[in-house]
Amino acid sequence: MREEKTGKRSAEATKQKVLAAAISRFARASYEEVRLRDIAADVRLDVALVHRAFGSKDQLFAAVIAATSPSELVTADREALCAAFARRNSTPCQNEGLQIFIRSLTSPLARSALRAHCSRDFVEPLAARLGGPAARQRAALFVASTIGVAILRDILEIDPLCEPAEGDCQPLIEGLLASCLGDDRQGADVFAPPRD
Amino acid sequence: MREEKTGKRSAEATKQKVLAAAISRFARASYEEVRLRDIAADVRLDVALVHRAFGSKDQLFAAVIAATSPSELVTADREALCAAFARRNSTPCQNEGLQIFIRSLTSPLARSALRAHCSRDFVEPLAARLGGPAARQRAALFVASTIGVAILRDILEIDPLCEPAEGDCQPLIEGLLASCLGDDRQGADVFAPPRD
DNA sequence: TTAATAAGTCAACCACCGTTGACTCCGTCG
DNA sequence: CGACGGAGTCAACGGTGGTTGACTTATTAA
Repeated sequence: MREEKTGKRSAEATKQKVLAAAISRFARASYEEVRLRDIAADVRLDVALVHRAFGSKDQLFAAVIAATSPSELVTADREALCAAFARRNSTPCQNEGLQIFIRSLTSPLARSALRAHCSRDFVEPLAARLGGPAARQRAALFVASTIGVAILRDILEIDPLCEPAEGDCQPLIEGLLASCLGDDRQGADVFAPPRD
Repeated sequence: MREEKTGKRSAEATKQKVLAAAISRFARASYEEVRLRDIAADVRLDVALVHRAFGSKDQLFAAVIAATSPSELVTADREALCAAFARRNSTPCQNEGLQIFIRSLTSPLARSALRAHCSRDFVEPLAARLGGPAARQRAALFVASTIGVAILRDILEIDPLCEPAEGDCQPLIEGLLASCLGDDRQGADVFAPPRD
């Protein structure tokens, strides 16, 4: 076994560089927009090398998805969760995963990977943490709201969610997300199980 | 002037047929997925004719956007608004516009048209109807939630929002949307102005 | 009836981009 | 030192799909 040796001409190192470049690209453009040639150029390599490292564009994208799984979702507590999602451009890795997610939503090639990703890595773990009745529904609504807000704010850049001037909308967003989770501390316990 | 005469070989009639076919296609697939050749085949015409009728794919898409403007948004009352958005596959025209919207979110060619559409036809009219403080923010959040739910349910088809079995999630969705609008009848008046 | 205009058709062009295969060069092993 | 294997390079292939132009056909005006 002669692995991690050379330093130069290491397949593994190249693969990592390509992956990093791919993550950056996919976070800023859609699946179709991202060209393998651009990714290769980012790391001063040839397209064919990208291909040999990951097999195909699909498989590279799958690797990107796998590498940007939102670990915060299953570890952070509820307030941190809301705050992280609501804050714009916060927690780069987390947001990068979200950006990749929404930017490739409509790509047929990426859709199946995203469906599995969304369900397995977003909704289900969150539902498990939430517990209570309709946990999966509430988790799904949380994710849905998160994605919706991110789309209007980061993709379409709709004014009311971008301008910090006209009243800070952070509290509104946090309240919205909290209402999905059933957090009564926000006074928006719409979905929380009725407690006596 | 010899307009609207022939019945056969009418440019206007052809344009309408093409537009209808395009709307149907764009509602079911993304901008890139939709091929002009398919649209032409739907109405038994040649691709070149589609091109001559609308100039380019971009312009055809713009016409589609313009033709599917959600008139309900500015006419219906609040409950109808929530119900319409929450109901799956309801109000075909309305939902068709929403489908077109989300299916082409990530297309660079469609993005500017969609940004204007979202702001001018969705958020601003709704904000005008809502009134009160942070009306535009609340309107934007309503639209964001709507889009998020539609994406998870209609595009990704995430289980918890699709299965009718595991507890009907209609009330949850309606509650979520109502909370954006600041409807205190839902007991979720998070965003409503504090009243004394 | 015939000429002219516009609708409709056919076929090709062109750019783009993922993909592939042959080739070169570096580093290690025998 | 020489040979082998894998990293890196180059150029081309092939399909797709928007776009274009020349041609054909039908409708209407003269």
